[in-house]
Amino acid sequence: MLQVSRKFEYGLHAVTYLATKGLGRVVTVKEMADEIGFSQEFLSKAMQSLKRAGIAASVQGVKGGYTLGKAIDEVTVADIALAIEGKPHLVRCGVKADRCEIFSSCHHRGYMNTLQHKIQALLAATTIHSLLKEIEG
Amino acid sequence: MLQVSRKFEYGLHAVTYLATKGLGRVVTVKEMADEIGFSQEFLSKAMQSLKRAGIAASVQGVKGGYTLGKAIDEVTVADIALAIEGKPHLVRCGVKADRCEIFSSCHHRGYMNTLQHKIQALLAATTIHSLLKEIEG
DNA sequence: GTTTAATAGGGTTAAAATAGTCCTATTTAA
DNA sequence: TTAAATAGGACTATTTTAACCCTATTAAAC
Ligand code: SF4
Ligand code: SF4
Repeated sequence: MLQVSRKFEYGLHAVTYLATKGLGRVVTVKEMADEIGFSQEFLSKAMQSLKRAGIAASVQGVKGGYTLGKAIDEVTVADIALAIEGKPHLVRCGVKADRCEIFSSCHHRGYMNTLQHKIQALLAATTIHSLLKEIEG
Repeated sequence: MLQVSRKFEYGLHAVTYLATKGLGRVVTVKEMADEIGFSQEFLSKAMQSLKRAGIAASVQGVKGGYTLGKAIDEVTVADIALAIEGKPHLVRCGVKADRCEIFSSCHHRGYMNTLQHKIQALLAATTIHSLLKEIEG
């Protein structure tokens, strides 16, 4: 259906939330979940993914939480998608060739792959910085 | 995961198959399924969707089957996606607002919608005609 | 007219992906 | 030492996608 996952949207909202709070401010998952309106448990998973990708940084222990891990003009929507959903696979053969029964005779692969790259380029064209400008401006 | 459905790929392959056979030639689902390598039953559903959208035309009864319903430069990949998967919804609120618990406070909707339109434009930029040229050429 | 090969389509089941929950360990400020 | 947070494994539920089954309808061929 070509729809983004909820987890991705959780992550994107979380990052823009962190961004409005500034680089220094440490924010707990609880605060974000309350403010944005998400399930705390699930958002927590998204944050862990973002942390692994270096997009968010974490502080453990009491008074801990999350901060941005990079400058907002160095993180694109594509980076967030990659962190949360893993490498994009517009077609199932992208995951593994044997996921498609007609792999060896398929003539669409080339087109599908360039299509995927174009979609990725669209996501990569928006940084968190420009997204915030678009939202606020 | 931003992946196209199998049904969509079935449909796209079927249309390009019909296109190589020319506008006049009537082709059965059985032939297409055998030639392309798909499940006959499932491809049949895809063809029914394509027919409803006017992309394919059907002939019933013995010696029946499917033909292209439009010229190959008048059908785009986006048309096929629309016929088979219905209206695109990059975000769940596109289906229905109450599918998203933070709909009223979400600031990403505008961006997500323009993103969806850009993706659609990518799909709409390729006609079956140009797809065939890309494949063969 | 009867048979036969095809589309049309409803309804059900199976499989896979996504979403959400639960529980425990670890970290660190107070 | 306690408490508040992240880290993450494991499990369950829900939703979506894929596949299958069965009957009706259509129309050519005989
Ligand atoms: S049909 Fe072609 S492009 Fe699609 S999954 Fe199979 S091999 Fe890949
Ligand atoms: S988070 Fe925003 S864009 Fe995404 S589904 Fe909810 S309302 Fe729509």
